[in-house]
Amino acid sequence: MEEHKDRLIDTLIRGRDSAHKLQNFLHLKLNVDGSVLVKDLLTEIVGSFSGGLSMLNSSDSGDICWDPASPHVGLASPVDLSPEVRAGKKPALAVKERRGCYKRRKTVDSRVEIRATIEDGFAWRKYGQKEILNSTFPRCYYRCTHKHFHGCKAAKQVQKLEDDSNMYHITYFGRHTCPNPNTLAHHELVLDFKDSKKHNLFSNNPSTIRNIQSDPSVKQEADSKAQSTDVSDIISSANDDHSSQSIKWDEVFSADLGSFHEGSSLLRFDLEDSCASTRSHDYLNEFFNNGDLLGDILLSGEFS
DNA sequence: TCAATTTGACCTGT
DNA sequence: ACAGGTCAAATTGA
Repeated sequence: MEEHKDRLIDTLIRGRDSAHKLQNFLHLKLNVDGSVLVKDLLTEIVGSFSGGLSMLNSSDSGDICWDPASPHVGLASPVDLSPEVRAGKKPALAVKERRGCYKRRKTVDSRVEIRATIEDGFAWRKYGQKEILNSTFPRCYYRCTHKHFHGCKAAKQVQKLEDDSNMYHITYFGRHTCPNPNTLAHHELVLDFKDSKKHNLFSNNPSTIRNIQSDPSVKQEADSKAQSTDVSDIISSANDDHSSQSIKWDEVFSADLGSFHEGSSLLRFDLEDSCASTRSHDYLNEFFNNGDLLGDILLSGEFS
């Protein structure tokens, strides 16, 4: 049953992420032709997956309940507010009513790790700290920063170990249903071009790229062959121009890559932001899914 | 100004 | 009744 649920969650995550990618891919075109309906539809699809995942995660306790962190849930409606509350006072009972009830998470679907650092690549928001009986160090409570945006139910508890090892006992609950920041934060792309031909696949990609570097040996080779419109020129001008160290994908990919190298060459892109990284990833995915070009470019980096 | 953290109160499970 | 998990107002910091 638990395995069944895991597979269902994985399937939902894949579906949602695919919808996200489609949404990102269509973003530019939507702006161009104003296909708002498609955009709304995609937003709804992504929302449906996220909502489903949230319900699945919250159903660990046996019932699908409301999200206690939701800004409006659990609050008395304006009509229900007492005069004291409306006046800004805080009567003792109002607090009780406002907080309502919440379910404690169960230890099922939890995993324990002993680590030297509490950093794990995800963005956590601390929501509580508690002194624990017979423990020197307090226990800290964290939930995913993207809880509200993505309905991510992941949470963790961190407590420093009693011994002098400076290690932390970390208990994780639930799983992240938000996009993995490890992927988003990976701002560097390394492209290995092999027998690349001139193409304009990325001509619509709006991502900007900074600090582009090429493999030194290849750059030298490229310099000797460089033509006025090839990639090395674009890279050089981007790196030389300190006032605007960014170029566009289309500038790179519409250049004559063939003159840049023969055999193999490397391009390293330090992307300006995680958003650009995500979009680049999406476009490169499309690139690799194109059978004609498959194998032309070897991509390295943390992309799934 | 806004987001993150702190911290005391509230709430639940045992 | 108590320990510990969660909430949310107050505080802090960028």
